[in-house]
Amino acid sequence: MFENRCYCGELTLKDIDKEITIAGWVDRKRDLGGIIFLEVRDVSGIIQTVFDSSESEENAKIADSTRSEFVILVKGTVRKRSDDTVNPNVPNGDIEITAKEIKILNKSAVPPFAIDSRDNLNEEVRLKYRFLDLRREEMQTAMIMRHKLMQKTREYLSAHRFLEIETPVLNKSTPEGARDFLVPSRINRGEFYALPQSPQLFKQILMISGYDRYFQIVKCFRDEDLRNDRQPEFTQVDMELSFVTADMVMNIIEDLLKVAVKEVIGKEIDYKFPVMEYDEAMSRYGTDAPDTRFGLELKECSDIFANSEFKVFSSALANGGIVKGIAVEDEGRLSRKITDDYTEYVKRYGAKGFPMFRYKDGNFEGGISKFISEDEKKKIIERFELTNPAILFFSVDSAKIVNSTLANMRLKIARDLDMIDSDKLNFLWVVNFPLLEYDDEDKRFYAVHHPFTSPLPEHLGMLENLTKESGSKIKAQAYDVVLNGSEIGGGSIRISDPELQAKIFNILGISEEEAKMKFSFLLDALEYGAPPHGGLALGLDRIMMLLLKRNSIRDVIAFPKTQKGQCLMSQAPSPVSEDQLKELSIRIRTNAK
RNA sequence: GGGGUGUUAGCUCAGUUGGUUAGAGUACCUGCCUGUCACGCAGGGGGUCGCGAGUUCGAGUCUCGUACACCCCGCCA
Repeated sequence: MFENRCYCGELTLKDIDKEITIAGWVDRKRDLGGIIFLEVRDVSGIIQTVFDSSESEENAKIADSTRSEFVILVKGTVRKRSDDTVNPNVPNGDIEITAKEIKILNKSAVPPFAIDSRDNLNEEVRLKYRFLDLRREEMQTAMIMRHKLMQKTREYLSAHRFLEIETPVLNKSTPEGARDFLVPSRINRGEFYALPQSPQLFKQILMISGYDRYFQIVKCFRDEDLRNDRQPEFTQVDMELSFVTADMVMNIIEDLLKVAVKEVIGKEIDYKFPVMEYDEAMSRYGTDAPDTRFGLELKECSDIFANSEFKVFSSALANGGIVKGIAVEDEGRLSRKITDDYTEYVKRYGAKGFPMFRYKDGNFEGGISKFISEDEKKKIIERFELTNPAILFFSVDSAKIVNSTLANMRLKIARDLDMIDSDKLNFLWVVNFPLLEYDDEDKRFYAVHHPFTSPLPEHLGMLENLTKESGSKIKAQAYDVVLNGSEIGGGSIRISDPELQAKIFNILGISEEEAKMKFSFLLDALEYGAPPHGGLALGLDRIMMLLLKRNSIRDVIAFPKTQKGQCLMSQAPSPVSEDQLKELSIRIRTNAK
């Protein structure tokens, strides 16, 4: 019955007069009385079938009895439509199928929403009926594109001698980094596995084992709060290579991304990814993931306002803060109401305000302009290279708050003023991240990337006699790849020298015993001839989301979770039986705090 | 842990200053219709206004709490 089935969307004028069979879902029914049109949909597309009651009363009756989403099989002949009945709005609107036979394979309940709905559906209802949502074109496109990206990635990496090797999902918990998802062990009472946050240690082990190029398209798990680009389980293209420099890794990944983008959306990336130092990214954009599709760069102004009569600036500067600003040629579009709203808006980033004034023909007006001296004025015009009328916004506070405020406001203003070309794909590398970050509360250093990241060779000497200040200046052989202001991947050259690794643990306040307990197998392995190695992991979901211009990674994942980590379709997570808990020696604490 | 927005028919939404029987489009059901293509026409059914308190003569509308969804801060080496 199904042997000679054709795909609806693949029939063309070339198939005219062929006897064919199609099977799929009733997408739409147009019942004109004596003639009935059924649009039949399968994974490839939609085609119109025709049931003429004067040819077969019986078939017309069956066609009439179908409803939306019924599963049917139609045998018939492909026919060219007459000129006056061609539908130019659909790809195969020049042909149709005259039905000789129709069979209802299955009925459908009335769907809660139309599969071809033009309305923006509430995400809650989409997730509950994900099996129907996935029938929609938007989701189908995403799934097909995602498949292509994975296929192309496998093909490319295999051709470049990478071996796809699986690593365990049931792992050892390591307290550093994100919160682990834990899995209780029945056989080992009271003990737990952790789901991997990434296969980091295992891929390094594989390098030491001599598999000099590894990759894996793999699920990773992090028990942290969700965002539009963060799911508790997500997919990485994980890679590791031996005998490489950072440049070599970056070149391979860059090439892979170009091939993948070409394959998925047919776009040619005809430029070499710019490489930007971390320090430069922070200075010019206030973030380690700059969106370079538009200007509005941040300008350092601390020197200009050091002795300002505007006490908000000068006193903050005296207390170790900084002042940075951005200039927006808004053509008067940023109204008083909007700039007032911004003043409120910046509070979420910890800023106390968003001081501003306007520039026009050599003069400053409004806002804090009356506090600006002639000398400061001159320097500002020079610094921002002001010629056209513009509005200048400033942020004054700790470097962290200033950068975060301006980085976010830069984006918001660009969006509000529609300054971003959404067709652009701006890739770039951000390199030489700090190795360490000092935590004032815990009074210790943390690894910015992870504890196995190698410092820049020329910074190795700085590991001696560390202070809070000198430690923060050490740079790592770490690199992130950024697309349109989103981090889509990151990696580093790892430490392959056990002595250096021991030194880093020491700096991180991880004792020898602690290190042995947490990472003993890696430390052991490092003693047995570890090759120089490094790698990178790409966030597959985020790449898909950006390439397909979707608002959330949920739209490129078949079965995603809500912000509370629930699956509205399967109702996970859910309570388990007392018996199951007992077997695992687990008791649920009530009133746990 | 915190801030914000939303929740009204299956779906997408409107609902004025608190006031009679809560509306629209669409979907659904019935009938008519032989070239439609978001077919059309006629008729019909469909509501725990998220849930729980409170204020009031009277609450979809005001107040408080709560649940869920989404966005953001914290968090995410």
